[in-house]
Amino acid sequence: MSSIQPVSDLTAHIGFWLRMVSNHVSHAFADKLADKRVTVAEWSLMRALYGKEPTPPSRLADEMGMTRGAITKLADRLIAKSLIAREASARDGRAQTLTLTDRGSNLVPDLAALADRNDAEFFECLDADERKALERLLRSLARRRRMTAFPIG
Amino acid sequence: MSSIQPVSDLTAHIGFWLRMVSNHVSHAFADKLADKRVTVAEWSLMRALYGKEPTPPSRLADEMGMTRGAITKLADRLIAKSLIAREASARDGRAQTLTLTDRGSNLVPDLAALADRNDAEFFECLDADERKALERLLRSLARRRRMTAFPIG
DNA sequence: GCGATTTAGTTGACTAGGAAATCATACCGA
DNA sequence: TCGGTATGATTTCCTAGTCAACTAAATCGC
Repeated sequence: MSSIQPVSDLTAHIGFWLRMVSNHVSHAFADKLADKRVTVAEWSLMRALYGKEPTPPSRLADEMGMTRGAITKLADRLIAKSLIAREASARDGRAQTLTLTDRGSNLVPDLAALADRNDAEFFECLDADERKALERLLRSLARRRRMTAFPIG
Repeated sequence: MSSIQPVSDLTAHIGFWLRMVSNHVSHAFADKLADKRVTVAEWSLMRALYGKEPTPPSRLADEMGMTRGAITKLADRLIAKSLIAREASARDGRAQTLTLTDRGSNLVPDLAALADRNDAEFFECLDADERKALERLLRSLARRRRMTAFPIG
């Protein structure tokens, strides 16, 4: 009853390699951020706030592809670290806005430098043409499949 | 004290696009698997067991890039669904082995077909040459950076 | 201008994984 | 052969998300 039929090799799928490489890049970045006591999600939220007007959590949720509940908790953690602040909106009694504190704002360029370095280091084993080709293919996929939300999950 | 310096755009990083696309592929696959009441991690473990001798959890942990604790719990869930079975090793009193049940074994080809379909559908917006190029670049990265563990996390 | 509905945000229950402590068994060395 | 150490697996505690229920405020329709 359980005859073993040949099934396709996992490594035959582009998605397999995509996930493999993506996980490694993210992990390498997470390690770098850990030195600064920041997670990837925290960095992502801070980056989204950098140089912007006070922003409602709902907007961040959309941009980051997370639920509002997740943003609430993520914001709580960043507030506990004094990296962002939450304020009630003047116009809408339901609404809140989030902004970077001075401390948070000062940290963003450092973290951005880590992000730059991580990307450069990880992909340096490809030559410039290969990197261009890879980026072009990925951007093309993202556009053709109409991907919008930022990739956190 | 918090002057806004220009920091590089997130979308300038290849890693950004990689994560974006990878998350979308995985999500699409998770949706397909959900119809069969199986998660991606569960599929991955079942696939690793398919057509193999009874396998110790430690080996699966290495292959799948997860901790042993995670495999224990994942296995518990699959056992609860009667898709795999756990047996004590005869030779080593500490060791366990996992195998697919008949039910699990019969399900694998169906799930493999979903995996094939997911990959085909997702990347069909690229032409054959582009797909080849993308796969080549990803494999090349994985090899040059010596990635071994299967990509689950 | 007031009740019904919608919207913004938070909270609680749950899921899934990692890290470290723990337990049992195996192995190694004097 | 027995004490110390190493190893396989599980368990516990913690983190970080989702989903759904909930609260409060705004808006819409009559």
